[in-house]
Amino acid sequence: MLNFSTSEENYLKTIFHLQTKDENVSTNELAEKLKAKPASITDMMKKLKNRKLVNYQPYQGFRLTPEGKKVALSIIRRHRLWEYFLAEKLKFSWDEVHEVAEQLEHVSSKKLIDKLDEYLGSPKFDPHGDPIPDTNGKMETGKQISLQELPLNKTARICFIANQSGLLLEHLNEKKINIGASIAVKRKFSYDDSLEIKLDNKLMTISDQLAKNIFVKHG
Amino acid sequence: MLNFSTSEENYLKTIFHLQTKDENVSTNELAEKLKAKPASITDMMKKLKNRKLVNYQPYQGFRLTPEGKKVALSIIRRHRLWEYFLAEKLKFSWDEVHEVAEQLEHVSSKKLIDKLDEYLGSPKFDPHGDPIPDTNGKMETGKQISLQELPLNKTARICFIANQSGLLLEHLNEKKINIGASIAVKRKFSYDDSLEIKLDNKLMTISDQLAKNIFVKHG
DNA sequence: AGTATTTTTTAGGTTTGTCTAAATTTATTT
DNA sequence: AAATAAATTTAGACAAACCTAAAAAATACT
Repeated sequence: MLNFSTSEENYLKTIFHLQTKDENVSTNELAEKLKAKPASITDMMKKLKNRKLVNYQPYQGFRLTPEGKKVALSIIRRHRLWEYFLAEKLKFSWDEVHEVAEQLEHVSSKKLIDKLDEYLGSPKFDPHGDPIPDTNGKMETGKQISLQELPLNKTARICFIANQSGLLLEHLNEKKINIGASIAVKRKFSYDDSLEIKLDNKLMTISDQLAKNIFVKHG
Repeated sequence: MLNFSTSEENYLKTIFHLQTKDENVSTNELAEKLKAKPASITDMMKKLKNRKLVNYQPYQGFRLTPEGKKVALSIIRRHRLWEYFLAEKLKFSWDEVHEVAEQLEHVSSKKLIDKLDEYLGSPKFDPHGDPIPDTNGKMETGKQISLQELPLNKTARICFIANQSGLLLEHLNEKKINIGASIAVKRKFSYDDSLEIKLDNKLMTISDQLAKNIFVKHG
C-alpha cells in the first residue's frame, strides 16, 4: 500500500464515515466535517480521483472506490487500536483518547500496527464500542453499546465487560451474567438509573454502575 | 510550551545533537545531517531566530537558545521513550526502533508522554543506551566508556551496546548481560585482554572483543 | 595583499494544502 | 418556465518548506 499525506488520510477516513450505501457524499457535507472550505474539498477530490481513491464527477458528489475504502479502513484500524492502547494501557479516560489517536493514526508503519495489535491481544472493539477492523479491513458489524444505552425490550448479546476489577467480575459471576448471554432491558428507573433486566428468562435489577460496564451488541 | 511543526522539531533536535560547548553549528553541517540543501537551512534559521529558538548571525553559524534547548530536549525525550516502548513492549529489535520513533516523536501531547513514561516505569536509558531526559530536560550525564576502559572495581551501569550484530545480541542474551545492569571489572588478563567481571554478584570472564562493545557509565 | 576556493545567503521558483471571491451549475420557488 | 437561491467549481493568492542558480561573504592559498 502506497503512502498518503496526513491530509489525504483525513479526507479518506471522513468520507468513509459519511458515505452510506446509496447516497454520495456532498462537498458541503465533507467541508463541514473537516472544518474546511468547500473549495478545498473540490481541490482534494480532483487529487484523490487521480489516485483512483474516490469516484468523483463534478457537481455529483463522491464516494470511495474499493481501493479508497481499503485505505480508509486501515486508517480507522490504526485510530481505534491506538484508542484502545491509550485507554487500556495508559489509563486515559474514554473521552480523552480520540484527540490523541487523531495524531497517532497517521504514523505509517505496517509493522508498528501489527505489533501493537498483537500486544493488545487483537481487540475487537475500541473504548467507544466501535469495532476495530482487522488487517484485511474486516470487522464486527454493528456498534457495541453499554447496557445503559440499550433501548427497552431490545434483545442483545453481552460481548464485553469494561473496567475489569476483581469485585466487578465477582459480582457478575454471582449474578450469573456472562459474556455471550442474551439480555434485554425491561424497565428503567430514573430515580437511580438502575435497570430491570431479563436474562435467561429471569428478571433481576442491576445498578447503573454495573450496567455502564456491561457492553452489548444488537442481534 | 508552544507547538512546533515537524520540520522545526527536526531542525531543533538535530542542532542539539550537533552543537558542542564552544563551537557553533554550520549551515553545511546541518544541511548534510538533514539531507537538505544549505539554502533551506538558512531559510529555517531565520524563522527559528524570529521565534527565539536559535542564536543566529549570518555567516556565523548558530546554536540553540536556552528555550530552543528546552524544546529539543522534550523532542529527544519523546523519541527515546517511544524507542523504549517499541523495544520493550512491542518487541521491535534495536535497529528497527529509530525509524518508527522518528515519526512518533512528533505527536504532541504532554499528557501522552507523561503517561507513557509512567507506564514504562520512567526508564533512564533507551534501547541504544542513550539517556532519556525527564520532564524538566534533565538526564544522566556520565560519560560513556567501553567496559575495557573501566577501572578495576569501579561499579558502573551498562548503557549502550555497540556494533549490534545478531550474534553479539544472542551472546549477551545467553550471558544475561542486559542494558541497565550493574557491573564491575575485577581482573584484567593482559595475555588476551579478557576481563573477569562481576554481574549480579556472579563472576564471569568475557573476551576483549565483547568488552569493547559494551559501554557503561559510572555510578 | 590579492586571487582562488569554499561557505553561505539571496532571489526566485515549485509543491501541497489551504483560502477568498467570482463564476457556474443545480435545485427550488413562484 | 423564469427567477431566485443554494451548492459547487474555477481562478487566483498565500504560507510552509523545500529547491536551483547566482551573488556575496568568509576563508585559504600563493
